[in-house]
Amino acid sequence: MTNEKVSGLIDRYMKVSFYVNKMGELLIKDQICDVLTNEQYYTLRFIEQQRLCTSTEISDAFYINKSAVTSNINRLEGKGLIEREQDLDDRRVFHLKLSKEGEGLLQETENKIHNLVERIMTKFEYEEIVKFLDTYEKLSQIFIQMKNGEQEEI
Amino acid sequence: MTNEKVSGLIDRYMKVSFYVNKMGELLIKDQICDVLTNEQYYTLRFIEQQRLCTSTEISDAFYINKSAVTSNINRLEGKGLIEREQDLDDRRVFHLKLSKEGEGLLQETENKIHNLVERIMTKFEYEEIVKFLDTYEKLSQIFIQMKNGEQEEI
DNA sequence: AATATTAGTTCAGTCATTTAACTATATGTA
DNA sequence: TACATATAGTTAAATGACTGAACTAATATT
Repeated sequence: MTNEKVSGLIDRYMKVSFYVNKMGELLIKDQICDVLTNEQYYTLRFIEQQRLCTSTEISDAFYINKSAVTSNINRLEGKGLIEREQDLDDRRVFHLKLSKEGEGLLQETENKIHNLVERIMTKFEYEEIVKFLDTYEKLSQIFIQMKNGEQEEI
Repeated sequence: MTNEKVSGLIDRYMKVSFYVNKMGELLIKDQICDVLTNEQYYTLRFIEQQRLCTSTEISDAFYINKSAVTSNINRLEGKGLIEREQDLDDRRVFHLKLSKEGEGLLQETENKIHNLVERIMTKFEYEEIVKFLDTYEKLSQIFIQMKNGEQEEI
């Protein structure tokens, strides 16, 4: 592939991924209630999806330091959306779970997001979505491999 | 489409877009020199691509407040990477341009990113990349329309 | 000339993050 | 068993990126 061709694709990709991310974040922000930031919504979502969730799991999944997790979950706990529960067998460990209010808020938010995405999906053929996701997932795998590869070089 | 089918696609999309963004940012971070953050790199890139760039243009393009632009460009100016030049006809306006060092640093960074992306692209057929970008751009257009549509409702 | 608009800045506050140092607990080994 | 090491999580200080409101200075409008 010529250099110009590559540069062109890079420009296209960077521009489009910027807009998709930015607009995606803005659209999500419009759906979620003012007490949550997008990050906080993702965190609630993750905690709910795990059966028993710990800070370390969030740290690993989100690729952020454990100290960042502490401050994030402090904010959520401060709002009464999650609860810490000390593990009885290993007292270093705290299990995180949504409070009643947290569950209610998450469910409400999930419904709104679901509606939003459904509206978006009607604009595409099912086949096109699946093809797109296939390539997107392949890209994701390559990114992860490259990142791990780099790590090993060090 | 059934509800479960939609939910499945949402989960797939959210998971994959999270990883692609996160890993993409980390890979870029590894390429750029320590004096720049990713945001700062994007800003330099944008200023370079415009012929004459103003704070307002950055604010519009990046969908951030002008006060955010001021502090961002203050940081870049503080590092000697960009310069402000007052417009002689309209003295409210300041044109932004890269300094010599800024240009050098950007060029160096662009080369590294170019190499990185080229390595990634070899893993795909050209056709697959183009198809992917087509759908991605379509998605981007839809997001922008929805966002604008919302704005008009208010 | 008076009023409104525009470009950009300042300030106070918030969120998300990093790094380094720390506490408390658990595990492994000699 | 006791000492060393590893692990889970917290604290504290710092930075970057952002918002919103109030502001200055310059330009446009009426």
